[in-house]
Amino acid sequence: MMQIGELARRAGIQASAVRYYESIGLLEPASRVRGRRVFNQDALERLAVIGFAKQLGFTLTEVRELFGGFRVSRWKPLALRKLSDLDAMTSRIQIMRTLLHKAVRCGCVDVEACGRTLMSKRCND
Amino acid sequence: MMQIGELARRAGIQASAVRYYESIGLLEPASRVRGRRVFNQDALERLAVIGFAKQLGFTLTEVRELFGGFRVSRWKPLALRKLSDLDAMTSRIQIMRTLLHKAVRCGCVDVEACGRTLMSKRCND
DNA sequence: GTACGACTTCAAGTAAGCTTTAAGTCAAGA
DNA sequence: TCTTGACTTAAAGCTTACTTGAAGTCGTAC
Repeated sequence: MMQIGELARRAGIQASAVRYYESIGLLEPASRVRGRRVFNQDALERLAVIGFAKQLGFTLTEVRELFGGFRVSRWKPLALRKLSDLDAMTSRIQIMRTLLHKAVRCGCVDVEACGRTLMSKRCND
Repeated sequence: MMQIGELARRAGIQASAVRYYESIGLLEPASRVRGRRVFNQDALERLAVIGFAKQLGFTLTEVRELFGGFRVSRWKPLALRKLSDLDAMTSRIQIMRTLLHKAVRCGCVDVEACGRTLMSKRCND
C-alpha cells in the first residue's frame, strides 16, 4: 500500500498525472484513507500497461476502453482491432528501419550532396 | 504535378495539414504557379513517410530533424537513436500482443467476473 | 504551537497538431 | 457577368494529455 507520491515515483510519472488518469476514468477511483488516495501493486501494473500503450500510440481513450471497459462485448472487438493495429505497426516499423538503415549506411556528407531525400529509393553515395 | 487538393486527397490528409507542414518546415516551401502551390510525386512520398513516422509515435519536430535536416552530423545520430527507439517499440508491441491475446482468449463475460484486470498474469476463465 | 511536506480539490494554463474562419484571388462554366 | 470551386493568408479555435496554481487539510518534527 502506498500514497500517490510513491506510486507516481515508482511508475515514473507525476502525481498530477495519476489524479488526471483517475479523473478521466482510466484508473478506478482509489480508496481513501483520511482523504488521501491509497494504491496497491495492481495500480502500478496498470500504470505500466498504460505507459506501454501510450508509447505505442494508443490514446488514453482507447486505453480506457480496452483496460477500463467492463463489458466483454465492448473490449473484445476493440482488442481484436488493436491486435491488427499492432501488426500494422510492426510492418511500418520494418519500413522505417529499412529507411533509417539505408540513410545511416549511405554516409553522405549532406542530404543535398547525396541527392537522396531519405524517402526516395536511390542513394548515390 | 498537382495542386494542394489532389496531393492532400492522394495522401489521405487535409489540405490544411499540408499547409501546416510547410509552415513548420516539415515540407520545403512548394513552388507556386500563379500564387498556388504545385507539388510533384516526391511530396507525396514524403507525406507517406511523415505519416508512417507519425503513426510510430515520432513528433513532427523529430520527423523534421530526420527528414528535413540538411547536415548529416545532425540527422545521423538522430537516426541511430530512432533505430533503437524502433527496436524498443518492437518489444513493447510483443508485450501488448501477448496481453491482448490473453485477454481475447480468456473469454470471460466481464472483467469483474474474470477477476483479471488485463494486466495481472492470472486468468480464472 | 508552528513549520514542513505531502497530500486534497478545482480551475486555469500549456504544447502539439491540426482545423476552422474570415477575407480575398483566380479561372472556368452557364 | 456572375457564380462556383479551388485556392491564398493570417489568426483564432479545438482536442489531447497533462501541468501548474491557489487555497486548504493533515500528521510529524522541532
